[in-house]
Amino acid sequence: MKTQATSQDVARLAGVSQSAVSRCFTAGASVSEAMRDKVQEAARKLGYQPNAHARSLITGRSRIIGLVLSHIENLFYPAVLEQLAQRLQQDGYHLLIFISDGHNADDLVGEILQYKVDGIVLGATTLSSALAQRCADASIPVVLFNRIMAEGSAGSVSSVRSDNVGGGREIARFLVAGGHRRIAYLAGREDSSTNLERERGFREGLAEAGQRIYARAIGNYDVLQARQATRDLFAQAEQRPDAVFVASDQMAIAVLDTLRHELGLAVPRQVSVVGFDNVPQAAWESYALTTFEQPVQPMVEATVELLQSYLRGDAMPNTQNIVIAGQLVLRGSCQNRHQERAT
Amino acid sequence: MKTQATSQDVARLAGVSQSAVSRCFTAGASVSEAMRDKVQEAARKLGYQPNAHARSLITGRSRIIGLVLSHIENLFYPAVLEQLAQRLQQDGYHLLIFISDGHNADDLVGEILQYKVDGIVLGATTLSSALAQRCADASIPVVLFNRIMAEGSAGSVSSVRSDNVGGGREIARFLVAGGHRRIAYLAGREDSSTNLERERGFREGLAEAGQRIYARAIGNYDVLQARQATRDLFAQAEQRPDAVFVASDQMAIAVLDTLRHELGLAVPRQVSVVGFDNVPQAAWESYALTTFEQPVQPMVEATVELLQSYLRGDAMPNTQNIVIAGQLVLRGSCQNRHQERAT
DNA sequence: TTTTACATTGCATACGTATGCAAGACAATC
DNA sequence: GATTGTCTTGCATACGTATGCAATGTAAAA
Repeated sequence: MKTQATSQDVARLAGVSQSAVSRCFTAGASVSEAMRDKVQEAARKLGYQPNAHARSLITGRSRIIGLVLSHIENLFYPAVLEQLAQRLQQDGYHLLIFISDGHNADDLVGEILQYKVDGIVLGATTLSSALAQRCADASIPVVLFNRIMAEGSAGSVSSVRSDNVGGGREIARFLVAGGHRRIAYLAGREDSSTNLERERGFREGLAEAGQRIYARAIGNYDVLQARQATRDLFAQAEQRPDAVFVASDQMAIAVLDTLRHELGLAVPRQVSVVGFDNVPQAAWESYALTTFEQPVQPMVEATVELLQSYLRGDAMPNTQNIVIAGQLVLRGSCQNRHQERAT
Repeated sequence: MKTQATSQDVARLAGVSQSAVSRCFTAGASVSEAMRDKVQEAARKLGYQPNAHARSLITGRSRIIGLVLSHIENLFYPAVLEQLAQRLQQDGYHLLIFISDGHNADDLVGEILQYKVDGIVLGATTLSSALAQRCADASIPVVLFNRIMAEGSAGSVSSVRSDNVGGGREIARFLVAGGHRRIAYLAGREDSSTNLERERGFREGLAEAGQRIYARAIGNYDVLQARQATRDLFAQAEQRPDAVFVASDQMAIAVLDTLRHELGLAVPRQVSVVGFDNVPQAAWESYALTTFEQPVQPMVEATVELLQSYLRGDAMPNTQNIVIAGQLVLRGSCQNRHQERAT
């Protein structure tokens, strides 16, 4: 049970000062060739690795980014986590994971602050304002991922999200152009910014064509609730919706299964279904879900850029809300009703 | 841009010593009622949170667990990550994420050691032995998750995995009992312990009934390769397999799609398909995949137990390989061929 | 040769906390 | 009242590193 080697140990073995060792492990420090060789040799022998905690105590930066997630039920997040971790790792940063279950907001904020993280990426809705204020006090940059602050909140925080409004609008136009006349909406969590924006864009798009949402139900981004909502929407056989826009792919897939296997409806022949996110599973042939893509990589890139400009201390507007353009991905879950009638 | 409050600041404001502040934030320390009140009041005013790095410098524990992952293509890992993070959080630990792409093994090990993590959970195959040795040197406990060391490796490391051999055997028995006579195997990565064990059990189970693997192809736990392997297995229409055991659900789902939508074969009527893992998607009605469950929660629990017993310094056998029992989950992707012939 | 500039190194200190030690306060016991 | 014990508190130090400062050595310029 030996303890790990320190820079002192390396210095002693190499016959130099501790400062010299430190400089050999600090980029851009002034060190001679000979010194570097001696030190690296000794460090290798002892298996020395600098202590990140001691280092962060001096430099004031931990090279740790806190990532706050709720339950990762949403299939969109695994890819985000992986790409974000990988991208930050390239720059020498690492993700420290915090799971928020909605009840532990205060404790969680405290814990995050203890680690003196260099920044926070917030993928959980719940504790936005509380966290934002305390982090502002501690001058820790926060980026909201795939969400924005509720209006009227105290602090102002930067955010990265996809073009939810535009996506909703484009989906509406697409369904209208496809000849649908009874278009339903299956909402996510009604207090979430993603749902609000997608629904707003969707309504706008319908309004352009003089249409309105024909029927509406709430799934709360939850699979079971989405299934129940589907039953409700398609309860009466007469005049049932001929298309439904579901606020997330996760729910849309549940809707597809419910329609086909429980209600015995044919998709897309009897009903068209559109989702939002373009999760990997939407491409699976059994679903072939038409959906609006949230491009993970650009969103991650923007998040990292935002964090780093804070860390560099760039002069920046207090808050920056970045919107990443997405695009409609056409697959087999929708049908053109004009053609249907024609043939 | 004010800096965060320290225990000194709190001490000054409360009119006590820094030691007293420290004791108020250390569980089990001797502090009077009055002192605690004074300090907590001052701490609250200043928004003080103890500095985890300074603390870990003294105590020698960081309360950080390193989690090493490869690309999280496997649908099994999101749930693992979430549950592990949540479980550790309950005990005041947090996960620091490291992504291994197979090429950066050495750098990665170095980085992990810099953070002086209290333990490592290894969910990536590649860097097992290198990492194991260096962590043993640094006396950091390592737990292999869902894998074991290749035989003949230098260090010996504890592991938690499901009963891959038993699962493979049970699947073989199930398929045989279902009247299948031409049973194929679609392998994962051939050098992975999961694939080796599942295949071994599978062969044993077939052998009990005097059968052998009828046809075999390799998917390397990759979706595209699994699709190609499926084409290969079912190339000739005559005497094609009447069942296939696929080494992971991820691949099995790709196989299902390929069989149904590309090769036009009916599952389960013409071919039975069995997977391994019981990922959430296996339960989706469009797939209804029969599979062998790897129970995430017990595996996570065992992992945490293992880590904590190391951290407590319990006397323990040098290495401990824990196997968690799983069970076959029957769904619609298999058919009983006896009944088929009878009817 | 003398002066100037620059590169390299060591010394000392600071980062923010935990903890052993001794001193003080106070109650309980004889 | 003297003694013992327990509880609480402050003092001082250590954890492992980065960095300003001064000292040294060396090359370039005069």
